[in-house]
Amino acid sequence: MEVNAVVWFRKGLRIHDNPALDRARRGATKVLYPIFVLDPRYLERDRDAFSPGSARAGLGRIQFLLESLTDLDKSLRRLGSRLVVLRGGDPAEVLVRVLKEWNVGKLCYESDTEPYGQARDARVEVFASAAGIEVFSPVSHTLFDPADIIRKNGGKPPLTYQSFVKLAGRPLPPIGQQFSALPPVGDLGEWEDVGVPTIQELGYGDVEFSPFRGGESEALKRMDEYLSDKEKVATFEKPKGDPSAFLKPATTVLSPYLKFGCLSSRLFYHRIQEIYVKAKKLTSPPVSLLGQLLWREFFYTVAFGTPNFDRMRGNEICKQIPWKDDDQLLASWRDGRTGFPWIDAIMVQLRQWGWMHHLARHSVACFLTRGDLFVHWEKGRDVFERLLIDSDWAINNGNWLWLSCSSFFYQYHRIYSPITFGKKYDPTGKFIRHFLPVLKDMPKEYIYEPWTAPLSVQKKAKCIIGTDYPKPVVSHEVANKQCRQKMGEAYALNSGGPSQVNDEKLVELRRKFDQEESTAADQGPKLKQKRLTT
DNA sequence: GTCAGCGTTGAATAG
DNA sequence: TCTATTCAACGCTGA
Repeated sequence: MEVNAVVWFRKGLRIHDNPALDRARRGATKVLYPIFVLDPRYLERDRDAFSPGSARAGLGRIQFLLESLTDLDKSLRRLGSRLVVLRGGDPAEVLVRVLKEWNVGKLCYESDTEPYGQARDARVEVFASAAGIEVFSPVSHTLFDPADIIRKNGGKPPLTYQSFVKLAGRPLPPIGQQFSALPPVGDLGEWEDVGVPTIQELGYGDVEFSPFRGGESEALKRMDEYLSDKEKVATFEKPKGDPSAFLKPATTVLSPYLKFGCLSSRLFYHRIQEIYVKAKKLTSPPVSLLGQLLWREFFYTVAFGTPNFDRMRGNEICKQIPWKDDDQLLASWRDGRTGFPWIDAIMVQLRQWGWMHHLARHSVACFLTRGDLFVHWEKGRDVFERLLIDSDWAINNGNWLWLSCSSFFYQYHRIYSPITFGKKYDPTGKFIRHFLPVLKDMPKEYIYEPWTAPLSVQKKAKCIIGTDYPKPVVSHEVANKQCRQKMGEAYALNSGGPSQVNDEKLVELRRKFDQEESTAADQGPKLKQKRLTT
């Protein structure tokens, strides 16, 4: 018996290595509806947000998504099909309605391990199985099935990278089937194919600048280009990359394509592997290029197996720390006006590009949390989640847990200096001058600490500190010492495990910190002033 | 229970 | 300019 099939795209915006699409087209498929449902949660304009975009996503990532959808539609058209774009509210509800109205017998979609996706898909699956619809929901966003790894580890996710790598083994190869045509798209009935909207149709203004174009075609091109230098691929060492390189980034910048599934992680893995077998010299995980893909898997696995992974409270693997609730400090960080050019330039790059080098992310995340400002990692996470075009729930939360020394990494005495860390890669401050043009004429001697420049120098550079560019919001020298002290006390509070730390204890320690801060502020101005004028 | 060894990516200093 | 060593030091793992 021939059936009507639906392939539901969410992530996995690609034709290659797409098991859901492959299953949907095969067998007795009469008509095939490739659909994408515009999710109002993701796309509807939010005027109150701190940057243009929706409640969840900044404009850059929305634009990247639309470009990816347009590219997918083009590819489907080459195969005699097209992408049917639907709107009509909640995606799970839309799905249930079209399954009924189109008399669908087979539903295929890529498995999604994020909590939002799990809840959404569960609702669709409940309906589908009650209605006798065949559901195929393969794991193809990641190399491994997180549930599988957790089973192998005795029901708990591995909490160290090394133990994860031991459990993981080798991933399956990408599916190799080629096809030149897809079954026709069926009658839509009452539904309208609204097509891939433009950014203006969604109610937004133009995107001023986007250095990375979305879509599978662009992803494959970018991957091929990067992989053409085989020696560079084989000897890739992540910690040696230059976070200040922006004309030609030090890494692949394939993360946004992996995030949306424009690029299959399995294809990328196996293309790297092909280079490895012929290479003379080779780096290994965790620092190798393949090792980077395994980091992605590691965070997907822990995120899937940890309740409340994206929160401090109720998160079993997260140190309970009384972070400071200071919206002004947060805003200065978010808007790139902390007065530390290295930090601010990175935050401007985030705003403009939606992407920064991994170590640049480390620098600003450390600065916001345990390094200098002691602001809650969840606040920084929210800013990254919104502005990054590669923003990925598991990886973003995992890295904020890591950088804030809340989980995975605990050496809180190792703090990135907002002054010397960038300087060691970019002593003349090219990166700062590019993203903070107000400082473009500041002599290199002062570019990382412009508040130390004599007034005559500031005048000559046409940049008066405190007027044209802010004074530093804290003294790093003082702040990083205070942060270490606080982290020590917070860790002591956690000695019995995070679950033993109740609200009361947390509030009590926060009060103590507040008191110490106000005492320091009374004595502080002298110290601060001295520093600001030396 | 104890303790050495270890952990993708620190800073400052010495050579 | 680049590399190696020192400093101070965390929690987790496994013998």
